[in-house]
Amino acid sequence: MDRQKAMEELVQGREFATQLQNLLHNPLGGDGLVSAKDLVLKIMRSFTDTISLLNFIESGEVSHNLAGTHLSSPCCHDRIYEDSGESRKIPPFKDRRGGFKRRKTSVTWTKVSPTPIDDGHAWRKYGQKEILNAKYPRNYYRCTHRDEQDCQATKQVQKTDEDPPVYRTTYMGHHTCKDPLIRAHHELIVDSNLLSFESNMAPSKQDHPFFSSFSSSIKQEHREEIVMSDDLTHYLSLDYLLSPPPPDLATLESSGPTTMLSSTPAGSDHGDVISGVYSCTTSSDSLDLGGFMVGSVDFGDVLHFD
DNA sequence: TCTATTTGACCGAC
DNA sequence: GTCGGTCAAATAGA
Repeated sequence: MDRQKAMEELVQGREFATQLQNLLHNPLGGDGLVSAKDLVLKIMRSFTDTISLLNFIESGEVSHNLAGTHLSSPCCHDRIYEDSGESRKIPPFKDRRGGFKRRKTSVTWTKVSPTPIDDGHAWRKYGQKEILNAKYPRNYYRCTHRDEQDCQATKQVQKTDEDPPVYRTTYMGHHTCKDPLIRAHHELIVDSNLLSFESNMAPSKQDHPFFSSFSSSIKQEHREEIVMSDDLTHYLSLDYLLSPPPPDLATLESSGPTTMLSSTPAGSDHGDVISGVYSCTTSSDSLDLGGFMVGSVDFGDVLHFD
């Protein structure tokens, strides 16, 4: 069932790619960049959702939430209320707090930096907690646009006990909101990606334009440690790809079964992302985008590019 | 007055 | 029973 959904996602993605190809061949035919951008977003989302699905299938954690929620909303499966399709119960009385379930699996990724990260998104603090065996409390933030745009992105920031102390920021879920400040930045990046697409219109399995478009602009200036939790989803996810980078050199690491990606440029505008994707192609461990294997999922079994 | 933060309570997961 | 994530009333600040 989920495998079929993954296939459907891919078919849909391919259709979008075809449309994009036509558009690029005949840029004056449609309404130009706006449509192209739209298509790029759809294609990327299709990849993200498929990877998500396949990873869930492979790990035996086929999520009914994921299957049920639509794939066009990548952050939905991150929702905490995960119990077997049962929606959150209506509080029996007004001040019933904490009605939630702790997440078991979710897309999370962590950044460590010497200073608090300004990722460009608008966050609203909703809690602070003393953590066992931790010197400093953990701060909880959610997207400011959660209520009006149902954006489920959250993050936790904790100062570590290390010397010198660093700030560990754990992101959960992806932004589905349209923050005006972020939007301008996103459009810039999408534009540059379009250019890359155009210059790589002869795809091959080894050098697929989708990924080469990212790796092409890598500058090796700094090195970061990147790890992720459950899957590659957030690296390929639209939000992550389009999120503005932190102003400082930061370290990404994961909290789950790790797949370490290394090497990163801070000089690049979207260095974190690029390095992650780029590293995939050189990692023989579990990420091999050349052969299209991500995490424990071998896309070679299910994907065929012409 | 409106918006954001603080903080104790609540409650599910372990 | 403990821990940690979230809620929401109270409070602070613009």
